[in-house]
Formats: sequence, C-alpha cells, structure tokens
Amino acid sequence: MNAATYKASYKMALLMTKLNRTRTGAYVARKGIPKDVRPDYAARYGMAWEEKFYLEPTVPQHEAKARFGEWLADIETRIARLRAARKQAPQPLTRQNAYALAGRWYSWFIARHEKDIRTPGHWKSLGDTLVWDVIRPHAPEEYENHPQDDPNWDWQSTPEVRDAIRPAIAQEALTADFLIEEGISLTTEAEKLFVDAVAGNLYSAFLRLENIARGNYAPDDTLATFPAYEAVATLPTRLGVKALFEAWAKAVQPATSTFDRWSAVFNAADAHFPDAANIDFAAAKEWMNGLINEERSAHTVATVWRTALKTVFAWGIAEKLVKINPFREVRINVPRRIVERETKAFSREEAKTILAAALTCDDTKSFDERARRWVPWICAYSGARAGEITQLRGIDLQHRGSDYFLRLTPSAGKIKTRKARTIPLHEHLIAQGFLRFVEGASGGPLFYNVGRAGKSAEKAPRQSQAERTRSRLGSWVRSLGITDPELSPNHAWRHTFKAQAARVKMDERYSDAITGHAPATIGRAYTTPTAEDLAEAMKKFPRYTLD
DNA sequence: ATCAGCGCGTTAATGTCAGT
DNA sequence: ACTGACATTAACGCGCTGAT
Repeated sequence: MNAATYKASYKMALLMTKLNRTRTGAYVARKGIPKDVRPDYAARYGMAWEEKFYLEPTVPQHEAKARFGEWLADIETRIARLRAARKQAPQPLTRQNAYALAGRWYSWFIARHEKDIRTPGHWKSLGDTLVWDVIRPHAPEEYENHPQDDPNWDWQSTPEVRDAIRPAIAQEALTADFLIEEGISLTTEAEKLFVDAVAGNLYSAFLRLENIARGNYAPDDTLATFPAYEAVATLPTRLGVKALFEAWAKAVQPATSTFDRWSAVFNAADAHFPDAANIDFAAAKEWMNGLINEERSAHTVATVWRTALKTVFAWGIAEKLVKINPFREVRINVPRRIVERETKAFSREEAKTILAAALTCDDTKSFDERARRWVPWICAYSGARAGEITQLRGIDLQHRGSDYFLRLTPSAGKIKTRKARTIPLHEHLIAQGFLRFVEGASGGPLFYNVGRAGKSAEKAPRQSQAERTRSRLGSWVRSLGITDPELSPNHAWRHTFKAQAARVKMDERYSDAITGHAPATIGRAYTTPTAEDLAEAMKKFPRYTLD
C-alpha cells in the first residue's frame, strides 16, 4: 500500500458510524476500523479500512435497526479479538501441540459448519477438490507412473508439497479465523506446523460434515486421534513498543504536545514491530528508511521519528525493559533543503500589509476581530510568540513607574520554556489606545471567549481557545496575500522583531530577554537585564510606518 | 458557509557533552 | 568559559471532516 492510498483510507476510516437513509431510501452506515488493529484487520478481512453497511429500501425500519446493531456488534467483536491477539506474544508450538491445536480446530470447524444448510454433495465436492485439485497436482512423477504403488500418498508429507499446498489449506480451513477467534498468536514457524497438522485432517472434517448432512451422527473417530497438550515452559509476555512508550510517558511526564506528537510515531512502530525487546539494527534501519516518502521528509524522520524512538528506547535500557537500542545507530541521510527566501522575517511590504489590515479591524466586536486588531502589532513590537499573546489576560498588563509591561506567564497558558517573562510595551501601542482596550476586558482574557471552552465537558480539547485564536489569526494573515510557504504567518514576527532590533543596534542581551531567548552565553546569564532596562532599550525601537 | 477538533509534518528552541 | 554538533522538547501551521 502506498502513502496516498493509506492517506485516503485513513480519511475514510474517520467516518462516524450511524445508520442513515440515502435519498433512494436505502440504509447505509460506515464504520472506521481503529488504527491499532488496521493492519491485522486488513490481513484478515481484506482491505477493510472501513466497513460498509447497506440494506435495500424495502427492509422495514425496525429490522434495519436490528441488523445494523448486529453488524456493529460483529465488527466490534472482531476488533476486540484482534486487539487481544495483538497483546499476546507469538507462541511457538511443539509438533505434538500443533496436532493438539489441530484437534481444537477440528471441533471448531465442525461446530461452525454443522448447522449450514448444505447437501452432502457440497462437502463431498470440497473434499474431492482438496484431494484432486490441491494435493494431487504436486504428486511426484514416479507416483504418476505407478499410482498403485503408494496407496497412502506419503509424498504429500514432504516439505516441498507442504509448502506448496499450505496457503490453499489455510484458506479452506479458515485457520486464520480460528486463531483470531481463539485469541492465539503463533510464530511463523508454529503457524506452519499448525496448518500442516490441519492439512492432514481437513479431508476428515469434510467427510464428517458430509455425514452430518446425511443425518449420520455416528461417533466421530477422528476426534480420538488428536493428542493432548504437552506442558511447555511459557514465554514471558511481550513488551509492546506502544507499551514501552506509555511507560516512558508515565515516568517522564513530557509536555502534552510532545506526547501527542510522538504517539503517532509509536503507533506506527507498534504496528510494525511485534516486540520491543527484539528489534535488531537491520530491521530498525530498513523500517526507518522506508518511512521516508513524498508526504514525510527525511528531515522529519531524522529529527522527530528517530529522536522519539531513540529517547524512549534509551529510557527502556536504563529501566532494564529492553536490552538494545536499535535506533541509536540508525542514520538517516537528510538532503539539504532548498530555501528560496533569504530571511524568515516579513519584508517591509508584508509587514505593512498586515499592520495596515489590522488597523481596519474593530476591537469592540468579536474576539477574533480584537486579535486581528492587536496581536500582529504586539508581536511586531515584541517578537513574542503569537500564542503567548493570544492567551494574554487583562491582569497581565502591568504599570511600573512611567512604563507599561506585559507579563507573559505560564499561568495564562503555554510558554515554551515554561518560564515567565516581562516585556515592555512599545509607546506606539499605547498611542494607538491599547490601554483603553485592555481596560474594557476588565482583567479577563483579551482575545478569546472563556465561556466557549469546555462545551464538550467530558474531555478537554487538545488546543486551548487561545491556540484556536492564534490559528484563525494565521489563516487571516494568509488571506491577506501573505502566501509564501517558507514564511510563517505569525511566527515571522519573531524574526522581524529580532532583525529590526539588530538593525537599530539594540543590545542582543535585551532583544533576547524580550523575545524570551536564552542568553547567548553562560557568562551573560549573570547580567540578566531588569524590566526597566528593557523598557529603556525598547525606546530605541522605531515605530513601524505604513506609508 | 463556517468552525471545532484533530492528525501529523515542520520548525524553533533549549539542553548536553566533548573538545579546546 | 566557549563552540559546535547532536539530543531533546515543545510549539507552529496546514489540511481535513463532521457538526451546526
């Protein structure tokens, strides 16, 4: 499956499950298959990223509802079984246990089909097909020449013939369905042993079903031929990659955004590697290099993906949960990116466009209008992250001596470094009436509506209202014609401010403190500027002019 | 038509460590 | 103490989809 197919399927899988009627009156519903089991689901039931439900318009409503319920329950059961199977470590089988398991399969297979309304001939023809079309074509030449010599067809037990007929046997005998339903996960070798054990009994199963179809319920001799299980030391339960990640998150408590971002990485890894403890370098390397595609650059794989895996596995080693860190050595070649734009700051024209458009917005109407009116101007005069500004509250404006300051603090929301800082307010903002605007908010949030949060009370959304405002502000800036993809609509103010500060020779210590950058050297950390120093430095920062 | 909410690629920024 | 390279962490931004 290529990336595009996957993406398209993925989108479909987000569909809700609800019984609807089409315009012609037919009933339809679609059920997305959860990501974690999707590969298994596709392997078992075909490329089923979503399941479709369809009923003719003639079906009465109450029946449609009942059948929809059954359909849904069936899918849920499959998903639950797949999840249970995923949790199990693949088990090896001894030869004897493979036959013991084949005994369980035999009973399961009979039970599954004995109620089928079939003629005896149906089962007989299945048995004949098995013998003559599946097995017999693999007969060695000597047998073809003298068929009477080998009435027991011993050649069908040779490795070559077994390998050749195994897929057909697995399909006819529904071994995959059986293993899933019983919640058994086998290693590749064990699965071969098991299917081979089934192969020797499939004909008997068809025969038994043929007899039942005739009404012959005589005791089944075949059942007695299966051995009992022999005791084998069980393997320790496996540690999944996802489980390792979750254990790491619980212990390390990373920021929510990191957890969210890395979840995607570990979901993918979990689907690919059955056991976290047993990943070797070659497999890790091959998988990681395969991650690079049109949608996902080598850069992302090298930074985000590799970093995430390496970090968590390194923690796993320290905790003695895994033995090796296969991702530590993996190297991803990242081609140099072509950058057309010489700076990530806004050009004069771009800055003018945004600031002029901001002035046309009315700060008494909606919260979005307020954000458009003020946030670009504040960012232009402070280099703050847009998120830090959209989460501002009235109480964050401070008046000290003759100067005004904004307090950017984690108590308002997200601050990247989780450290509060105080930035001076440029006189041009005051001249534009910013103080009056803040007064109107009476201490509360300036740019988002607090009442709208928590509407869906059960779970807090990943993004805060302030972040939503920032996002919409970004779209608005894009809509003004600032479309260069190499430029961030909000973040570019940070570059713009720093560049302008350098141009007017503001001491880098001050521009770092205002933007919240770490001091350039350890030595400079000893001379942290005070808020008053910053206010003084800010007086050197010229007004933006729009003409 | 608009928007909340989410997945996930991208990028910024700080932390750490070896070499000097 | 400084530097550069790499590691680690966290925010930004875009596109999409169901709901309203």
